[in-house]
Amino acid sequence: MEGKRILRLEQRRADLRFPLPERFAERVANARIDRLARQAKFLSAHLSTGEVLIMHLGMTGRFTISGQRTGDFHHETGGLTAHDHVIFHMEGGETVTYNDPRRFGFMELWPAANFEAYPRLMTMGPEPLSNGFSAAYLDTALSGKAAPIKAALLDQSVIAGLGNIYVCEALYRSGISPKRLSRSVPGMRASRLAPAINAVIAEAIAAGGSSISDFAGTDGNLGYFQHRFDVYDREGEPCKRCGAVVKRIVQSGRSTFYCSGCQK
DNA sequence: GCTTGGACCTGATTGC
DNA sequence: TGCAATCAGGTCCAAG
Repeated sequence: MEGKRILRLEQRRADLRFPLPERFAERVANARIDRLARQAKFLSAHLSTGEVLIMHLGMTGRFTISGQRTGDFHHETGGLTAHDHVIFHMEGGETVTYNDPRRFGFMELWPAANFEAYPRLMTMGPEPLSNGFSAAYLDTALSGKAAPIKAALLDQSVIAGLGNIYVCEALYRSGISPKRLSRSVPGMRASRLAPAINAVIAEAIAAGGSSISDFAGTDGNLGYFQHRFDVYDREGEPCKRCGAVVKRIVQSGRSTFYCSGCQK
């Protein structure tokens, strides 16, 4: 999409999680996408019109590219399905279709001149693979926090871009109990946790993501990282490290999988 | 100010 | 087989 114009936007419903932008199709028609970027779980398309199209996939959103060309990022599709909500008809003949059964995703238009003030990104913590993230950063961010470390790592203002799966996996790798209070993590534990977070994210990206039911890449292919989970969705199975049984608990309304034998 | 739990919505799975 | 209950990868907001 980068460098190309959106010839036409096809909007098939008024809202996703939030209402789609007013006069959405009109505002993006013929706009060139000057830059396509990602911050945390947010995608941003900087348009030649002076606006930024900000997009989030929620839990079940996906983009699929199809069209005239063939290659790694293209595949042929049949007709539109019930959950194809927004279709970008691009210069060059390709279409980029946003599909989202649960509609937890969203799209917003925001002035580029004021992009830094976009509220949903203003409070974001550092990216796991950025220079701003380190064990020393975790020491500062977690000290004094009363919430369980599992909840703190899901908090995007502490660290950006970690979801439920990768928090469970990173805590397992670093041998830290998800129930441990955040303020007891700084020090030795944080020095194990920071590299574990880096490794899980880097490996998941290399594996093409995690496909449990909905996720697929833009070529329609599934991710492979789900085959490498150590604890996530392995309730009742033996821990790969110590043999104890993997448990499932609910924290802040989300499933947590962990090994009670070797996560302390 | 921090933390938790409910809400948003649909589809797949599980249990009766 | 059919129905109801439960659960799911994220984020926001009200209430405690």
